Amino acid sequence: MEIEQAYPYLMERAIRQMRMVSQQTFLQAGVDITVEQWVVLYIIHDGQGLSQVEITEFAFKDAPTVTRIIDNLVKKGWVYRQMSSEDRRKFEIYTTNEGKMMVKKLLPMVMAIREQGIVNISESDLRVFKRVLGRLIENFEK
Amino acid sequence: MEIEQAYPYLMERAIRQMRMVSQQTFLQAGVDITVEQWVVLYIIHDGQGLSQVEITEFAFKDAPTVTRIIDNLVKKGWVYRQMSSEDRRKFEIYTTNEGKMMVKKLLPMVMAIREQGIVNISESDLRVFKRVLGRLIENFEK
DNA sequence: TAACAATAGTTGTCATGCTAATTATTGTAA
DNA sequence: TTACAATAATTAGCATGACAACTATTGTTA
Repeated sequence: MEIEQAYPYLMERAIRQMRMVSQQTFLQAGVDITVEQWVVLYIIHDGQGLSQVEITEFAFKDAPTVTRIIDNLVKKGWVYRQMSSEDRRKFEIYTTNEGKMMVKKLLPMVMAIREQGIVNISESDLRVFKRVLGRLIENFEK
Repeated sequence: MEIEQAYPYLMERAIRQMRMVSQQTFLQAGVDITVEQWVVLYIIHDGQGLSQVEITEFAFKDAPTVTRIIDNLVKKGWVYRQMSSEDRRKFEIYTTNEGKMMVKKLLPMVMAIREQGIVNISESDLRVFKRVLGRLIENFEK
């Protein structure tokens, strides 16, 4: 089928498979976390005190999605909201100690998966790959 | 933020933006269809008489998702299920005339979006891009 | 042939993604 | 200062994606 050669199809498929591998890895490590929760947890961990809007921008997700993911991270005890003192519409989001431990535990796995993906791909091909991705993003920006 | 340079992040972002552009295009054309519905409709149109399992494989989606997308396509009158005569567990899925018209209307738009994405990307870079995607898919297969 | 395994499709549950609408707060301009 | 616009976050509704459980049918094997 012709669609299987189209680049959007290949991208969807690669992403989906990577997501499945990640999810399986988290499961086998006995950690109950989704890939999306991981992404947001990592951003919060890296940013400490970001507002939800800022997290929204980094994660490239929309506000309602980020609200709910943070709700779930709070339920799991990995993250907490603190009312901003300057702007009462805002929260500052931080990781708890458990959240930090979770990042420390999962980050090596995530890095390993990322490496697994690019096995047998040359440095120069990877550079081209990233450049094309950047161009695609630009081309769809307007 | 370091995560923004990682290839999985760039891939997610490129896909998401492309999806948004597609959705906007469909909306402006006055067609009420999601990108996922488009993918499945196109596969059905191209395959005529495929079973849902086969569609599942082509679309790289899972069975419940395909069931529900087909439900929606049936509701919109673009597709119908016909019980298979050899195997009563199966349906054969076909496009209606309206479905065919819809494909004829949308396909040029989809192709144009695909072209828009790769503007200013050389032939050779695009070849490398696809090769890397194929390798990624392989690397995450096991 | 009878019991069991495998397959095709559906349904339910939960999480995510998108859109629109809502609340609370802050910024701005007459 | 008051009225209005903009911003931050939430809520609700719908579609999709992943997973588990289920029904109906077909295949296989003792």
